Amino acid sequence: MGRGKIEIKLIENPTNRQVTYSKRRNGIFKKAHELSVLCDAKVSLIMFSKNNKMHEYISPGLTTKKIIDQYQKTLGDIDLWRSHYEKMLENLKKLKDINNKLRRQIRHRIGEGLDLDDLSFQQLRTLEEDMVSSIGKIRERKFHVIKTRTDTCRKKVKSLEQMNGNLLLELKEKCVIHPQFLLHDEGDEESAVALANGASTLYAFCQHHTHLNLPSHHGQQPFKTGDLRLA
Amino acid sequence: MGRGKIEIKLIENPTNRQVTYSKRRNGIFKKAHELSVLCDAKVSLIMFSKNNKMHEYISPGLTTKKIIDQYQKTLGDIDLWRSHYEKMLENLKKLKDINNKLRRQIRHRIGEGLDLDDLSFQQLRTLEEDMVSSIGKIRERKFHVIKTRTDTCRKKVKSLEQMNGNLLLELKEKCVIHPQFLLHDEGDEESAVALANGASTLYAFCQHHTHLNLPSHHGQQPFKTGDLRLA
DNA sequence: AACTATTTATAAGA
DNA sequence: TTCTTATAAATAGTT
Repeated sequence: MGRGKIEIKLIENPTNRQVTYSKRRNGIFKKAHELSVLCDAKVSLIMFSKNNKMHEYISPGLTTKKIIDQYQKTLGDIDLWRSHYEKMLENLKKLKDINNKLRRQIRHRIGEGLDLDDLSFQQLRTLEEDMVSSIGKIRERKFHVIKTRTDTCRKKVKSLEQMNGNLLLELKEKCVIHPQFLLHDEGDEESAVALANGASTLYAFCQHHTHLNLPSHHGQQPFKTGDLRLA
Repeated sequence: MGRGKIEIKLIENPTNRQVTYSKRRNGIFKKAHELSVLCDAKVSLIMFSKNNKMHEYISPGLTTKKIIDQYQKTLGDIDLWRSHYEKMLENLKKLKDINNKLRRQIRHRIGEGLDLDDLSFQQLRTLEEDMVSSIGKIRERKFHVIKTRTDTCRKKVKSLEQMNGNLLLELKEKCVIHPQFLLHDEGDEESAVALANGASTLYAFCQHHTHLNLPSHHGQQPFKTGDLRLA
């Protein structure tokens, strides 16, 4: 803005440079002041000319010291926040690493070909032993569950047979009083059907109960390869 | 500069203020950068908006810390100079105090009414004794000077009388050789006049000599009230 | 330091 | 926030 346009690069002529410095310094100080007043901003403007002469502008009612203090406090806060942020990033990275290792282990245990290629014989042997021991434990648990389940069923069946017997006795007594309700020798068949239905219902109950209290596979699906791609 | 001219005072509307802050902040940062480049100046521009959001510009290749360090060093130097200056001011004040006391003392010794009103009886007695003793010394010196001066005069007179006598004898001898120059009994009178002139000349010489070597009052005038008003 | 032809910044409006 | 544009302000080159 002036008689001609100038390129923004060092003015080589020292006199021109000095003149431009003076003029633009005044301009920028004026603008700094206007900004301070118009927007109620705190402005600190410090400059050193090429020959190290200092000039400063500071918003009215402030001191450069105050601004510098606030600046350093802000920087300090930024640093604090940044270090906090960086720790978080670090944690995140560690967790991702662990995650990846776990996934690899899982793929090994699934027996995924490409991943098993990475393992030495010894590692494979160890993995195998691990797997065998794991299978043993799984089976143990499985048998335990089946045993518990069948025991419970047996108990329920017994209790229901008892109940059923009682009901039959009660029914016979009623037939003595009101003979019109007496059936011709079909009682045993009906009782068998009732037993079967009762047992079936009990089994359903047991299944439901088991699903609530034993480890469930819903939402975990531990050995499904597809889910391993997620972060 | 814009669609309309605005007064430089706080923009009350917060939205407008924020917009203006953003625009002008960019403008001032641009100008700061141009100044840095055009004039190879070191510029630090820190600002906090009304809601304490910080923004800063710093010349390329510098850090705000560097500028602040240089700023504080410069201030330190200014402080050093200022403390020096303040010591000078202190000295000046002390000297002025002494100056005033001395002037007061002088006015006392002059016997200036208003100043004597400040003195107690004892102080006045002491002052009086001082003055008496001072007068004694002054007189002593005066007599010494007069004595010296008169002694010198006497010696000079003697020497001149001698010279005069010799000249008379010489003259008489000349008259014996050239009787036409002989005067009728007026020799004693002429010799008396010569003696008088010679003595006067000698006195003038002594005065001149005294003025050069004894304490002179030119430029000091110690007891002239008028000059005491000057700093 | 003053002047002035230009360039640049920006206030208001969209 | 961003763009546009009429206008105010800054300033480069000159005196």
